[in-house]
Amino acid sequence: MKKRKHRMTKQRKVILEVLRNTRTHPTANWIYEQVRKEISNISLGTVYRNLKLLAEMGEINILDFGSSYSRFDGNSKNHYHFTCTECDSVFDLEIPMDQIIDKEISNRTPFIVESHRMEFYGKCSDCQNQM
Amino acid sequence: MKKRKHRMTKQRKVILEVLRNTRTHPTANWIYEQVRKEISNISLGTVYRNLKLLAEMGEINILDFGSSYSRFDGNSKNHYHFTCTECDSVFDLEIPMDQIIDKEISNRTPFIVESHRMEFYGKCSDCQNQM
DNA sequence: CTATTACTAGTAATAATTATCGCTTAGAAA
DNA sequence: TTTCTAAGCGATAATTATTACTAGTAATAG
Repeated sequence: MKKRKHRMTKQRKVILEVLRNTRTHPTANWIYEQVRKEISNISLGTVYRNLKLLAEMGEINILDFGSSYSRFDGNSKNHYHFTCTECDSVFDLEIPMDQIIDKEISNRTPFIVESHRMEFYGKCSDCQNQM
Repeated sequence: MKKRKHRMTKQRKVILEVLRNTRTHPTANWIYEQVRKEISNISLGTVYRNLKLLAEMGEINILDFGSSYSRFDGNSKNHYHFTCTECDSVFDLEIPMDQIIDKEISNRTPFIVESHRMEFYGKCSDCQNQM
């Protein structure tokens, strides 16, 4: 809803360039080190700020678990989860794990897949009603 | 490979009980608060230590992204990832996103699913060769 | 060119998690 | 039961990824 003007600063441009020119999925610190080769006095805070902005702009993706702290699950057998993007609640899903897909990926790639995790995101019942 | 003797202390028992008796997926701090009702002087460090141990013992699951820092991806369109459990490298997978599954989950649950993420885990080529 | 305000570098603050340490205790063996 | 010892404990300090703050800088509209 808020319209925000974005400037294309040298810092932002170089950060995006670094990220576009690698096929790895680097950490903020790695990006910082690379960008320093171009802009030696850039600040790590600037890197974080721009990564966040670029993600909001839809230019890049941040791979984390969303929230900053771990969640613990008393159910030790593998199962899928649904996370509400509104209230951050996590629910178990009753649908069965797809075991076959691991083998399929193993066959189609040079990787040996041992397991997978699937996380669904959306709105839970409570948050749907409050809209 | 290392055989470790595990004792069933009161602290560990209560932590596991708390976690087994909830269907939420609590944070370490929430668990700490609950356990304090039983053992008022328990330390938060004890909670963390036991959660980690219980996970190693296969009693519970930790829901996080594995590593402690975020990874950033210059590719903004959704796709699946493979993470090597040996060297922590993250690779893009070329298999197409399954869009249909979101609707299926929406139909079968009270949730509105807007997106999902699937993460595969195993051994990458390099790490397979080093064994 | 000038005014506005997003942005930056540098640094301090925050917060989740882990490490340390001296004391305690679960559990095996005597 | 008593003894023994390493696993575990509480308290606290340390670590570390990330965010907040601030005074100065610079991108862009007019």
